[in-house]
Amino acid sequence: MYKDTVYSAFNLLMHYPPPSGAGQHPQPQPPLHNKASQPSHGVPQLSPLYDHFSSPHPTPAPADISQKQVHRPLQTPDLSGFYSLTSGSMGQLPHTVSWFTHPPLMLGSGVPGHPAAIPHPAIVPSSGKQELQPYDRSLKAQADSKAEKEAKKPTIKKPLNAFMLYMKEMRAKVIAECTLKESAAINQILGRRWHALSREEQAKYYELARKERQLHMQLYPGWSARDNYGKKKRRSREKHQESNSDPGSPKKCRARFGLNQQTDWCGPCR
DNA sequence: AAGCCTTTGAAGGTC
DNA sequence: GACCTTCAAAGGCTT
Repeated sequence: MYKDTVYSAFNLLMHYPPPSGAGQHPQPQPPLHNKASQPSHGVPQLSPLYDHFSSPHPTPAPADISQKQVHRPLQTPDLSGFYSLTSGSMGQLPHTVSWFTHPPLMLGSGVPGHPAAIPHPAIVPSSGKQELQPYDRSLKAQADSKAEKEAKKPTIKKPLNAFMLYMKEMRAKVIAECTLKESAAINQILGRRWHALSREEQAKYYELARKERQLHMQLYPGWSARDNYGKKKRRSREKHQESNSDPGSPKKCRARFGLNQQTDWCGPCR
């Protein structure tokens, strides 16, 4: 799927090279060791390798990069191939590689609704049912249209982290080797393989992820991961909230009850 | 049809 | 600073 859309971030970065150190956006700091994200299967987690990646020679960038975005919207009309691979091999790090294609920037949010458009709550027929007058219907249609536009707004996704980039590349291989299709099982295998990688091998993906984040920051300066919070409705969360014991995330749940969901692996899938 | 499962890492929030 | 939560991908499975 991801092979159909090959988006060259090389070209993109040629147009929008990363800013020099004192740019608008600070360089991402090496992430703290997060106990919460320790693997449940007891494999010691390698510390992130950003220390090795602090480039002493950052590529200079135009100061007006955000304005360039405004005047030169990205040329990626199709969002279906949001992420793409530039080549099948990760053996050699390309100078710049983009794993995600960038949806058109959302500029100008349209005409905002006027507060006066909200009918006074007191003006309600005694029946409790509000009969819409022609004027009200027009307002309702306007509101619907606005909501529709909101829904159609392309979501700016989070940039992929190192492991996600690794998964994207290796998934097909694991599927072929193990004749599995279920993503949950495949991801377990990929998680094991990820930990089996050497630091150097992982470093390639950490570096790619770092570039992805950098590019993402340049393309969407005001974007926050928080923007996408709540867009996925979760049943489990509601379940957990209903429960008094509040076991929390599935990870915590398993840890708490000592569950081991590792299945029996075939040889190549270890 | 929508959400879950499963993984790691990043980021935002709370205390 | 420690800890928690959410979301990135993916596709079969469940509700």
